[in-house]
Amino acid sequence: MKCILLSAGQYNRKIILKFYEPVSGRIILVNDEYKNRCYVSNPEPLREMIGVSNITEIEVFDTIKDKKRNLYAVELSNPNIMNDDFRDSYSPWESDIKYYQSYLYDSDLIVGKWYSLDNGVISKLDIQSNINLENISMGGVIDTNLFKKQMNDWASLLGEDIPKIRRLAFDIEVESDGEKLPDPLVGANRVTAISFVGETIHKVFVLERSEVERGELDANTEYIFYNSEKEMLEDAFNIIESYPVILTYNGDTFDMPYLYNRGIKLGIQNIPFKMMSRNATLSLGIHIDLYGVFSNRSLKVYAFNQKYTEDGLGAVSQALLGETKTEYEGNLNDITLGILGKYCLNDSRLTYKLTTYNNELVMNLLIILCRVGNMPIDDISRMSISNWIKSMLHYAHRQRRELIPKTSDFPNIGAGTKAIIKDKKYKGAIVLDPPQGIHFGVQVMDFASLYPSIMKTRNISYETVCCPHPECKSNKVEGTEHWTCVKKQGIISLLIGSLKEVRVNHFKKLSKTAETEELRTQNDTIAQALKVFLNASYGVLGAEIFSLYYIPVAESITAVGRNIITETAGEAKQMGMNVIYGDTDSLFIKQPTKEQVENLMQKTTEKYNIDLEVDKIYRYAVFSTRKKNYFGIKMDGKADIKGLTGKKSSTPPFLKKLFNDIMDELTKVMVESDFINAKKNISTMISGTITNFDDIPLVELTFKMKINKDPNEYKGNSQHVKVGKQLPKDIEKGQVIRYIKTWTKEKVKPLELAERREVDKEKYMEAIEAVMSQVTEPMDIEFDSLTGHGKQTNLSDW
DNA sequence: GCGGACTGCTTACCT
DNA sequence: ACAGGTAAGCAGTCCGCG
Repeated sequence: MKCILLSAGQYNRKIILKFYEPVSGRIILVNDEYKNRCYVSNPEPLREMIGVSNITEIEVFDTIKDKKRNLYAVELSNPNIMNDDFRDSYSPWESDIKYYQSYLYDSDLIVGKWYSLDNGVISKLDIQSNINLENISMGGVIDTNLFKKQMNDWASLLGEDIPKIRRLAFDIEVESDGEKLPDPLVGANRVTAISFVGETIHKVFVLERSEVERGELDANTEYIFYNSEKEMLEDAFNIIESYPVILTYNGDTFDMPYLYNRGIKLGIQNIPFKMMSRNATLSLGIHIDLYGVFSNRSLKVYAFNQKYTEDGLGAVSQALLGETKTEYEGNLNDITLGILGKYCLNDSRLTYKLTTYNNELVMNLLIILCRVGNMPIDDISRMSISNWIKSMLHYAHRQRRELIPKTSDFPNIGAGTKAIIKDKKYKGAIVLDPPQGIHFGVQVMDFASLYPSIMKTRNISYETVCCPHPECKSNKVEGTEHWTCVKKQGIISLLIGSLKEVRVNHFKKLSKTAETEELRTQNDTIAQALKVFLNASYGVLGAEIFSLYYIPVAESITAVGRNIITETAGEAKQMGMNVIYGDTDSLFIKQPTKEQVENLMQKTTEKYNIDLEVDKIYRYAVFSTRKKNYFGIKMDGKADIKGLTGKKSSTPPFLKKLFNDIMDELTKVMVESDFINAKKNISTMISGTITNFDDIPLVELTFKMKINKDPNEYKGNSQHVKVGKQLPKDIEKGQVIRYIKTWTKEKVKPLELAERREVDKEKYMEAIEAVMSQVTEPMDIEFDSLTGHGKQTNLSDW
């Protein structure tokens, strides 16, 4: 039977594997025995310890020292003894690897991969993918055979089919006593509705309550009314249990534990959940809480392109599906059953749809991430990128029969570079100073995946930077005191380098050339998933929370990056090119010839084995004197706006609108003389907004700002926190504060509490000035030369 | 007492 | 709960000012 491995877990000190069988659409469980272990250098204090079942001296390969050494493998009959105290006292290796993850690595099982399953016996299905390696540069790679094998392994694994997984979204509504959300760990109140949406199911159970009327029923909603809450939940549990994968939005913290505790309270026998410390999990199926997926920082940025700023079901659905949560008037307790059911069902529908849109992007993405990180899908959906990368590296070390290093194994070298920003650990990237003004014909050249490419070509990894070999010491990392290994292929260099190459040379290509639309989308999803790993691979190495972090590695990567961009800018200038700006991995060049561009690309490829590409061409670009602050009009007429205040999420809507109108006007500019007319129109727009300011509705004047910390952690006296304190409900981390600037003594008021007459017009005029000046000031300079008029310094002159 | 220069805190952005 | 670099607004402090 062909099955895909989706999850692994533990129960009663046994391994439980969860396979998905697509023909029946069911989960197949496989149990196995496995003993946890860790390694120590001194076994004596552990000899008599309870929970330790066996200690054996064994030879391990220490990849940091690059030699074999003897350690003691400590087998644990009780994995619970491996707590912080144990770690502090005995400094064990491999003690922070989860029981079931360790099992997966040792058994050579990969989550997301297909297996053949017969009577509980798992056997591999070898699916080999062909990848054309010819055009992939091996420059700088130490072990080319290993590198090629790794690329083929990735391509084969990631190229495997992804089945459509049968799944069910559910959502519950609960009676509430007032403002507080009922405690899911108690389950004191009645469940009033529970809805289900899957491919072939679309209905809502509603509890009849004497005090609430049915009211009008929605024609498109299938209602089933219950008089008994117990019967309603029993039926609901049967449905939930019949699905392999369950989707919720915030089910981890609410729906799942609530249903578990309510089920216990009502004396229901067959509850399909197991209670862990704070949350409930499914006994048989797999629960994916989409809140975890959509609030994951890496996915938000690289997979969903920052399309939403708040992570609730409503905001995410609005941004990705263009659909809103059903609105209702009044209190959830008072609305008719008809409206309650419709509302409840809509939430399940949106939850389900968030996994189906764009050819099942989200489900496919999750499975691909499982494959790369070799991590159960339920963990992938709940954990952050540093855990995914950690798991990927742990598995690779186990495959190579290497001891997984601890950070204390790394040479004790502090940071050798000084950060520009206070409190940062080491020096980062370079940003060039742009010249103010309008520049026609700007080509933006950039190094694709610069940092992963540096890892690949300079053999950067935690066991290769400052390696123990004397003969490597001369292979210096420019701008640092560090060196990199010339003898042994580094594991980060290998894994990230090969991922980068298969992404660019295999999956990106297939995303354009594959035969069917479905295949093209799938390959595009793979490329997106890999991007998530590549983009974070450098960052985690400099983050203390990452178990394999090592500052010299992170610092070497940025040092090489600075060197490459500086040298390339110098080279370009030498070739007669006009480099006007650059940031980290890019160079903005004004009116280069085709020949110059090609020469520069060729030179950098030869010199660094990293490709420099023309990313985009601006018809014209406008720079203020500020870094990370410009806009460009691309050849297709689309505006590319970077860092300008008019684009920021905190800027009030009326001002964003004015800003966008101005940008629209500027996209019409084809040649320099068009600016005269554009300037006139822009002046009219700005003065129009100022003149009609008093007519702008209050909501359009809203500033928005996010509470990024726990409210009691604030040191300073921030305005948005002050606004939050005026609100009736306590503010919480992640909440977005909407406020109006007023002339009252508080200076700011929540949108809900402010009145139109309290608006501080002065402040808003300042805001208009601040946003507009970023566009108008740099253009004035050119206008002066265009029209011969004097310098214009402020908005009123416009 | 008032305002400018400055620092620190905070958010949002860029790569 | 991946990095550092940059811009901007606001709160608060210091200092000069007859």
